[in-house]
Amino acid sequence: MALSDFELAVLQLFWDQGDLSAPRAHELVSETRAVTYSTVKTIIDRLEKKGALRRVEQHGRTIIYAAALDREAVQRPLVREFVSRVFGGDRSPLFSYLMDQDSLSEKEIETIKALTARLEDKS
Amino acid sequence: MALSDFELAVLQLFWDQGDLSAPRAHELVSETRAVTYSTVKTIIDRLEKKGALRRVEQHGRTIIYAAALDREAVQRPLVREFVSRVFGGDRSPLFSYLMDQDSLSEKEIETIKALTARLEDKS
DNA sequence: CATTTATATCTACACCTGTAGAGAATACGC
DNA sequence: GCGTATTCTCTACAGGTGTAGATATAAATG
Repeated sequence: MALSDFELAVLQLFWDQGDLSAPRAHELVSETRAVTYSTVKTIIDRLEKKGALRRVEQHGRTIIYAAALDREAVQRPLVREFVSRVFGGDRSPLFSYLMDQDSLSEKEIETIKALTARLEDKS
Repeated sequence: MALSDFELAVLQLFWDQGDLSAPRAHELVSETRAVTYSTVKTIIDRLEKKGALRRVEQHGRTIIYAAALDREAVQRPLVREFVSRVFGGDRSPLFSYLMDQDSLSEKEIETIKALTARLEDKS
């Protein structure tokens, strides 16, 4: 089941911050986006229904949720879909866009060099 | 104005095939997807309304449309949004996914090597 | 205990998207 | 010219998404 933009954003929270209650998630979301508790809770409910979050604890009435899907398991197919959707499957132009004029961070450059080195090895 | 999946797919057609009539676009779309003429025409109309296609010719009743946006101008922001949406802006994991276990084509490997070489030059 | 407050549940709604039918208007074949 | 086929235009609709209010209910507080 596909995740919407907002659903993905909320799921990221759980990956980054660990298990959260809905009120806490709302607090965190509010740092970058002005939405009501209701809205965030709706997203959490939908994520739960889609099997991306699950209830792991309860304190009083307050439910603690946890990510039920691996970050990688979600991200990888998204990359594949994106490449196919936008580039018809050919990654070359994507590499160009990513590496071209864009200012790469040190970290990113390191990653690329390391990965490219491995590429040399294999072939 | 954002383009939907199907809208983008149809726009790609125009980039790849050049100017097209709606019936011809329908023919081409039909090669990979079973949809009626009506559906394709609706998408074309929406693309026109969004300024992504424009009418360039008319033969009898038949209108010829052309892409009104550059491929790059559409793709580049999509890459940016995607990286931000899925990876919070950090391209490193994306590089990993792209280069990791996935079988890269010769062409892709060439592109990467060329781009990496330029990377060395600059720093 | 009674009241306030926090949290959850349920319902709603406008907009976008994929999908397509109905009907109008024109062109084309005979 | 007339009928048939083609193409366009207009309208529709279900499902997903972002958004949030209303209401119920349990917990905390005095």
